[in-house]
Amino acid sequence: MQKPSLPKGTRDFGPLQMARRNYILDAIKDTFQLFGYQQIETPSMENLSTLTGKYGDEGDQLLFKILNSGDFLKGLTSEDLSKGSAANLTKLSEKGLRYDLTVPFARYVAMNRNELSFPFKRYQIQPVWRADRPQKGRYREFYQCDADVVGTESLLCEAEIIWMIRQVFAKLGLKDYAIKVNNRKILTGIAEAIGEQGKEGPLCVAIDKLDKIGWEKVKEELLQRGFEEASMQKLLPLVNLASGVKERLAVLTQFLNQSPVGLQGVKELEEVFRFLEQLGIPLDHVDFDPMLARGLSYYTGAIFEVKVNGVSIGSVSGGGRYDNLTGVFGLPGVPGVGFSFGVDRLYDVLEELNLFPEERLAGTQVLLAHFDQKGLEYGLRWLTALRAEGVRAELYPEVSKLKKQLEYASKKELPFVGICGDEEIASGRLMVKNLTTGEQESLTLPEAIVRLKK
RNA sequence: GUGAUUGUAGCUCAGUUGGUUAGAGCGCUGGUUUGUGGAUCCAGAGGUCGCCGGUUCGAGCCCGGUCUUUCACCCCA
Repeated sequence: MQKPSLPKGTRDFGPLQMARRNYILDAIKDTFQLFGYQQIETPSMENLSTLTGKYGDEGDQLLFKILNSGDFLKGLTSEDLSKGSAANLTKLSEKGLRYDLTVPFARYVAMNRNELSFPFKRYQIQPVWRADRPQKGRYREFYQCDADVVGTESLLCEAEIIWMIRQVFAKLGLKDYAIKVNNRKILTGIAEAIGEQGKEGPLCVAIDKLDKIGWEKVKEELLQRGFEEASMQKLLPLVNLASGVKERLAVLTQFLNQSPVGLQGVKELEEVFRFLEQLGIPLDHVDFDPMLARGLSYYTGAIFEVKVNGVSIGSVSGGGRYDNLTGVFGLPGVPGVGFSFGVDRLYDVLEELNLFPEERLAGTQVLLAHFDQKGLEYGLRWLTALRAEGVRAELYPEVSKLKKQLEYASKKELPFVGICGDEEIASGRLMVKNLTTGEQESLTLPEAIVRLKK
């Protein structure tokens, strides 16, 4: 016998977990559909050439590669082998598991350019895989729920993303959260304004830790990364930033007055907020953070990140605008903006905050119990009749003690048991027992249907 | 990838400086009850102490390796 086990960083989902996951997924799906997004799916595996080089060196390391079928060592000489696995990767593996949903989507758009009508709004809910080291809120297999709209530069899309996030969080009962918003152009502008052009990457990595380690430590880190003392002094107005979206935009307009790019970023953000105002969407929960940076490699406009306050989980949603999604696949000039919910993290958050609804699993409504073969056969007739009326019913499938059948129903938290004994057979009725109250009464079929239908 | 950490029954965990036959609670199975679950009581089943190797007269305990768990960093959902 072998001991059963699961690969590192993967999980099973039991009935309760699935019910809860579906509760989250339904909230997300309903919202995506309400906003006109259409669902697509792509294969779990992609050609490795589609995936590599899209996520940086670190990302390539985290790709799960699939060994070629058949004799995967065929054609390799011992000389090849001595060069190590990296040198032979292209010969050993030509497929990999998808790392996110954005790159497969880009591939899909490029391949279906002639069939799609732009702007194209799609959503996609599928697992992705990363050969990361698992820890809290981090798994090697997890679901992403992406919504993207490609083929338009309209900032209405950005406004709608904020709207959708608000909608989903409201559905899930989450009240204390922050939608952090920024614009990549503002980051570029800030680097310009302090005289460190092109260094927004390291700048943000360091500044991002401001809350955690404080300004002094951040300065140390910036120094290590080759920033000038004078540049850092210029950052001060941004370190102790006023609160409030409008106030911050004013500060940035001033701060970036020499940087056309930066000002453009501010202007774009202002337009997003103007759209929201016109839509009647309040700006609470929305937080303009000029130092927010994400996936710098491909975002070019708006950047989003959502955090739930008071929980030990990282961001539960994020996204941004990119100018050129499909360029690497030979289709230039397709801009887009998208974002993603992390279901697994939302699950952990809702669990930590105890926000899952108490309601029972949508399981069986009534178990038909019996004492002997005769009762079981009488139960078959009831099973047909009840199911025909849409009552979720099951019949205990073998003859056994009533105690055992009641325990089974009790353990599954079924609300009712219908007892099929000699008395019921004689009267043509069903003894319906309420497992919560313990009360029971003998009912006819129409009476039972009224009682059990839910 | 770097540095820690964890692993004993289905689950949660005890297990003394290395010393006979590895324990508890919960759960499970059966009984107490041949038409009534959750409670009580009784009985029972269930373990290659993650795995491989080493030290020792003797290893759950010590050493090495490996896998796994959790955490921090990096990065990220």
